[in-house]
Amino acid sequence: MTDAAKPTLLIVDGHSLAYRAFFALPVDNFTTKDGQHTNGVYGFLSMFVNLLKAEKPTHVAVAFDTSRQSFRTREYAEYKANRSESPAEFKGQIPLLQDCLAAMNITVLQKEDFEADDILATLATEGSAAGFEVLVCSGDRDTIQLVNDDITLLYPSVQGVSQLKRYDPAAVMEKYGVPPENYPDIAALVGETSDNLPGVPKVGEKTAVKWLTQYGSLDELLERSGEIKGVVGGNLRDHLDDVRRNRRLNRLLRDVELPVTPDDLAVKPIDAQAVRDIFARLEFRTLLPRVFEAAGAIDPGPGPDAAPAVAAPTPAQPDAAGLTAWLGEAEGEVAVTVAVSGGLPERVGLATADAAVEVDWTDETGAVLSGWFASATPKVFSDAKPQIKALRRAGVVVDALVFDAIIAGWLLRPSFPDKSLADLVDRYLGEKLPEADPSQLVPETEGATPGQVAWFTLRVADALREELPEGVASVLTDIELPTLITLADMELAGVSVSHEKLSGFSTELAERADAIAQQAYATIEREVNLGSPKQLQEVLFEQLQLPKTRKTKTGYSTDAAVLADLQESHPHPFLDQLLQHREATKLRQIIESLDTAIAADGRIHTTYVQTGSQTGRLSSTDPNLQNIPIRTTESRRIRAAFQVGEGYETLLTADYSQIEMRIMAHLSGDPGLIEAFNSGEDLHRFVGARVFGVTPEEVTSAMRTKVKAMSYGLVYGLSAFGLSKQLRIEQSEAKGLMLEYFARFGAVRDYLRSSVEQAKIDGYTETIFGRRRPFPDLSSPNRVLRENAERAALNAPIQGSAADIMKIALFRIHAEFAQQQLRSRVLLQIHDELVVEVAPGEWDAAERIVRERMGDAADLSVPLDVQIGRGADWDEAGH
DNA sequence: AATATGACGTA
DNA sequence: CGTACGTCATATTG
Repeated sequence: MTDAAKPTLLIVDGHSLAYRAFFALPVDNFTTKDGQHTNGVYGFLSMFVNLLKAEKPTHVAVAFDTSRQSFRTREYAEYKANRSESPAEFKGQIPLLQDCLAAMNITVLQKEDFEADDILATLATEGSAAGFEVLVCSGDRDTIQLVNDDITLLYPSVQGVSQLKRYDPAAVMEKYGVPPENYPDIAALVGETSDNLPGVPKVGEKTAVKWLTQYGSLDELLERSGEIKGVVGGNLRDHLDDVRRNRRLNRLLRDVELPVTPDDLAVKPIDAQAVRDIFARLEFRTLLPRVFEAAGAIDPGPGPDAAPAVAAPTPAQPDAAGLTAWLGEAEGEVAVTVAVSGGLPERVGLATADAAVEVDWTDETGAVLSGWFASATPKVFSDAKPQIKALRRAGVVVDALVFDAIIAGWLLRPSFPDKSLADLVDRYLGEKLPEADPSQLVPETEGATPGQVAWFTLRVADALREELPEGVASVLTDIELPTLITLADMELAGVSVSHEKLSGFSTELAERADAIAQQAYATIEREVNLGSPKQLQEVLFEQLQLPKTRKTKTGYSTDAAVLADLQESHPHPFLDQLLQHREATKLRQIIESLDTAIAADGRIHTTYVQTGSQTGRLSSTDPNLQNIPIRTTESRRIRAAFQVGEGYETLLTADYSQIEMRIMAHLSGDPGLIEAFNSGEDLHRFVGARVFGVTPEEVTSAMRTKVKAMSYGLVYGLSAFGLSKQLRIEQSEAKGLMLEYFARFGAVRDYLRSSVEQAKIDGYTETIFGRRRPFPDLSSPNRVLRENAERAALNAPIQGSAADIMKIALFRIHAEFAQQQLRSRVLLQIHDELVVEVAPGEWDAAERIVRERMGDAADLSVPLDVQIGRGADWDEAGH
């Protein structure tokens, strides 16, 4: 835990890190068109930007060596003399890097006769004395001696500059067996080849640590070196002077005279234009936004073209009484921005059309706001969910959420969702959010203060409302916003997952994957990376001479379907081994990622991305809990790890059966399909009987499989080609099947055709509830684009309506649980399935609510069938 | 280091 | 030549 109140001083050894970056990145790929190499600069800045973002230092400096000459070379001419001349490609990069840092307004330090590490040591010592939390970032091991309770070393790992290992005193102790201040003693004994400092022959870290522990100090050890027996004892006595010299040279100077003190290193705003200029010269493109982001600045764009920033009102900062008064007088909608820190509200900004205020979240203001949030005053947010979660953690209930700008933006343009308020301000107001307060490296909000952000939110909301068609507006109000509140609670609740069940299985799978890999290597008589499609292509199509398969962008496919095909036409043991290996490693990966996602409360808290799809579905990330395996016996063991949590009685799963087919029956009005669903007969048996002209009892399983594939395929715009492929039947048979199907269920075909036609006219599709999705490509002259758009347009109203229905059921269940004061709660949504954690004694009530609210979420011309399962874990409760 | 790709898990 | 997603490992690119 870092002490938030302490300023953080970050000091970096520019030379050593740029040098590492230089070797980590291929120089060929980092060359400007006039031949300047930039890999060291790029690598350094990339790492540096990540560092700023992750550590949020308040004070920063980068130190460089001046030359190879220093007081150390004067004392010992051979110091670092073995180092080969640094490559010419690298040398020129240091001044460029320094130019970049200057543009970023980062203090660059170097001093004749001293090494960068001495500057680091001096600043670290001064900073620590001045009450800073100090972070030293260097690739030189000598800096380990600086580590103490206030000074942490960030040391690049072997992999490269991306991974920095944190050394605090405990980490040093663990790695080297001595406290940081004694590390130079070890180094002196062992020697440092890279510095051309020979140590005692035959003495490595182990021996050095042993001696030091035994004798207590280096001086004592050297004093009593006579006591040490054997060859190493002799070696030590022969090299006493070397050791003393090493120790003198590896001691970093902590009192170098510098033109600055740590206080002078406070982070300053970057010079945006200068950064843009030099990055343009170095041809860095992707780095630019990262630098701006890390610096807490919004890229204002290329000067003259940039829209003028509209001055936001300076928010007043009332006390609790003033806040109460302000809220009492506020009329109409109020925009709200909650700055969140550590998951809790930190500062709240509020805005009406002509005024803004902001307050820190304290006991007093929190009490006032708590009452206000629960009031009926209409509230407007931008990206409300994380803010509402923070408020919930603080025990606050939010009522009357009437608008979320991010969600509204997504409803208008689901294919290019604007990710931030800044995007929306840009698009719908043609303005830029004001630049961030430069004293904050990464501000909580969009670069403006919470009150200003709220003010922009309100204006953007007005602009968005202008654009929203009535039907889409009601999707926002009646579906998305109640869903948002529900999702916040689901994410906070999380789902209990057993680490014990997962970890044993993971080991088992790792061993199995290993064994299969060994067999596979034996089969092909060499070792390849089975996870590399590229290497597999070599094995399959060159070594084994198997026939070439489906083309991909970079070669030929090796996916599971292709391998299964190959196995049939050209059986080979390797194919099966590969498939088995894939299965085992895939499962293991999933288990690993789940395991690491288990929070301290023993539960996994996914994040639902409400704007994550183009159809209206949710998506789930960090981790994705909507793609937990289910198909194989093996994978069901993963589901079994999802279990009922403590204090609860059982899990309930509820899923819609064939909801998309039912929606298609409703939308098409096809009498046959409607009858199928109303008959109570198994859908595919009923349809099979019609298609094949037999009685339902006469439908064989082969027939059922075929019509089932056909029915599901319809929803996706399946072709005869695709159907034949999937069912492994002749294309002519597939075509016949489709003809027969449509002959019996003609309205389905008519509906699908006309819905795409209508979409071509309107330019968008619409769900039952009025959610729209634009399809500009429907009129594209490019056939591939157009036909892709046609299939997506065919699917969108169906998948989208199903998503709408599930959302409606979801928030109604959530509301009714609360209204009935049940403790039971919905945990997960997997598109057509819900997972509910049922509290003791509440099964009957919960089951009834889930069944009823899912069943009556929409009034279709066919019933919505809901399957309910019950069990102690997800596998048991599933069906 | 970031991005693209192939593969594969779900509905 | 079947829709909608997210994640992983590997390969490629800047």
